[in-house]
Amino acid sequence: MPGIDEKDREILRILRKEGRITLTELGKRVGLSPASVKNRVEKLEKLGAIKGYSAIIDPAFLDEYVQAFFELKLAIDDHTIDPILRRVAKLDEVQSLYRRSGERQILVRASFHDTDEVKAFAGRLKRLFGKNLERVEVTLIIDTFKENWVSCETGKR
Amino acid sequence: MPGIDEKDREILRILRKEGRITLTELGKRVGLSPASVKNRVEKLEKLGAIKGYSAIIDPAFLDEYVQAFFELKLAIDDHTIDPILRRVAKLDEVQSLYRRSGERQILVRASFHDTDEVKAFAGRLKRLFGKNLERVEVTLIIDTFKENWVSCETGKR
DNA sequence: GCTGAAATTCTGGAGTG
DNA sequence: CACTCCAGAATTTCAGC
Repeated sequence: MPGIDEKDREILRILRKEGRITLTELGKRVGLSPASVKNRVEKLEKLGAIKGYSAIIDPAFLDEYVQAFFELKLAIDDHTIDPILRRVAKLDEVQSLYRRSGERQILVRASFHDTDEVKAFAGRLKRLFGKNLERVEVTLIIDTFKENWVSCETGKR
Repeated sequence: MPGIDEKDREILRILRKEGRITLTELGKRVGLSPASVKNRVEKLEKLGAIKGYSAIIDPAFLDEYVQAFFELKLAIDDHTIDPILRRVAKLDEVQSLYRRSGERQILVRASFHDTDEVKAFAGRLKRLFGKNLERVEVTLIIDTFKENWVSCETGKR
């Protein structure tokens, strides 16, 4: 990675686990003044190294009692479906969306209030992908032990 | 959820997408003074509604060019393996770890510098779970479109 | 990348309904 | 009891070096 030094990487590694750390404390950790850290963080945001910041929330407190993975097997395996994927990514229920190797190329993680919503969402996926969608496998999340480098302690939700 | 009102849920929904928002701005959005928001956020952290805060980082900037899902089929399906799962969750390479329904009960997402590390990690998993581990399926992440409610724009990394 | 000063935010206590 | 207000502390921010 050009233009990125070890201090930038330190900053990224810290922010990944402590997204709300102050610039002052971050400066102390990496050995820079608050102003310099700010410049670096702004650079990293501009470069796209930092996509955003997120709190790790227990979905139960938002009455989202059902979380599920949707594994999609698509007929097409190229970038022609990217526009559809971006549309799916924008949906409010969708927490994460990945393209990966293997048969079930698309993995979606989403949160719902109840199982009816899961069914409705699966239907929405079928409509959005149309005949490109060969198969959908749904699995329900039972425990979350770690999410985005943040430990979820007991794993109970 | 007892003791949680609509304003708390608003706060959680906003923090999920904007983890680094100031308490002042958060207060404006939900119609409360900064001090009140602070009290509520502290309450939500204490209750475990907020597990932590995380920046969404493009792994390439940390020279983590290989990201993978590990889907584990375990011989045992109860909570006796929870201690092992917690040990796996603590590993530095592990970004997320879930227990879910279906045959491949455990899903791990992890980041690596190269494919050798992937192989080494798979070996480590086998050692940790021992004879409880029936099968490991590894898939490589090609694109990340959304991560923890944060859009990753182009999906390119 | 640092310094220093100004603007903003944070924070804890006292006061209000 | 949760909220607001307010003042002091800390942080952020921006200028100039």
